[in-house]
Amino acid sequence: MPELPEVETTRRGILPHLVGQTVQAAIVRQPRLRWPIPADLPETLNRLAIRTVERRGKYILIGTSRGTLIVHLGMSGSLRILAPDSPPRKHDHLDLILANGTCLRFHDPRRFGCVVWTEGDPLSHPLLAELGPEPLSEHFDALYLHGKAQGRSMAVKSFIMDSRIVVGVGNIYANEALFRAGIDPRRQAGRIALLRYEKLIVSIRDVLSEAIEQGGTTLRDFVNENGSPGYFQQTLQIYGRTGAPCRRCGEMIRTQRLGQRSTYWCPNCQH
DNA sequence: AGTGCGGCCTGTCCGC
DNA sequence: TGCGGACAGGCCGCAC
Repeated sequence: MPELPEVETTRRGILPHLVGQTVQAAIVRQPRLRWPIPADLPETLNRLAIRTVERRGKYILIGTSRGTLIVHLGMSGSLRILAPDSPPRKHDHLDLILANGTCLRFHDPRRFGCVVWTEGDPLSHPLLAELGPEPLSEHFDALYLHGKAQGRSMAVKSFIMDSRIVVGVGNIYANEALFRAGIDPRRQAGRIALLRYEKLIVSIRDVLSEAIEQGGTTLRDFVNENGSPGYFQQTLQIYGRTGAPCRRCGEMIRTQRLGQRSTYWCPNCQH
C-alpha cells in the first residue's frame, strides 16, 4: 500500500524516463477509478511534452506544456515504465505511450487511486489546495504541530494521519513513528507537550526518510517502478505485531481499532 | 468547527 | 475443494 516513501520511490524511478518526452498516445482501459478518467484524456494529452515529475503528499504531479496530470496510487496502485510491446494485464487501467516508444502504465487492482487532469496551478486544485506541510520540509516542526493540536480532542494518531495537518503519514508510519516517540496513539492530540511533539517530529522524519532510502515498504501490493519489491517491512517495529513481544522491552504488543484503522502499541513503552 | 464514520474496491486469508 | 465473510487501507464526503 503506497505510503509517501513508496510514492517518492516511484516518482524518482519514473522521472528520468518521462522528462523531455512527448506523449504519443494514451490508452484508457478502465476509466472507473476513484474519479472517472475523462473520456477525452487521450485527446487532451496528445503530443504534449512532459516537463516535470513532482510530488505533493502522496500525489504524483506529471507536468506538461499545457497542464498537469495528478496521479494518486490509492491503496494498491503502481506506475511502471515498460517496453513498447508489453501486453496489458488485469487491472492495467491506463497507458501513456511516449514518442520514444516506452510506456508509462498505471495499474491498480482496488481502484482507490485516481488520474486527474488539471490546467492552471496544480497546487490550487481542490485535491491539493488544503494539504498540510510536507513532513520532510522545514515547515513541519514541533511548534507548528503543537499549535495545530491545541483544543483538539482526537487521538494523536488520527491527528497526524490528517492530511490537512501533515501529508504523507499513513497508517503504517503513524504506528511506527508513535512507537519510536514513546507516545500512546490513543492520547488526545491537544494533551501532548511541546517537548514530546519535538520527539514525534523527529520520529516521523526518521521513519519516512529511512523508508525512502530503502525504497519503500512492501506489504502485499506495492511493486516499485522496476517491478521488484521493496523490503522495509522487515524493519517494522510495531505494525502488524499483535501479541508479539515488543522489540524494546518484551511486553506484549496490543492492538485496537482507532478511527477505523488498525492501531498497535506497546503499553510499556508508549504513554 | 471538530469529530467520526460510511463507502469505494479487489485480493488474500481463514474457518467451515 | 468451494464458499462466504472479514480484513486491509487513503481519503472524500457526509451527518451530527
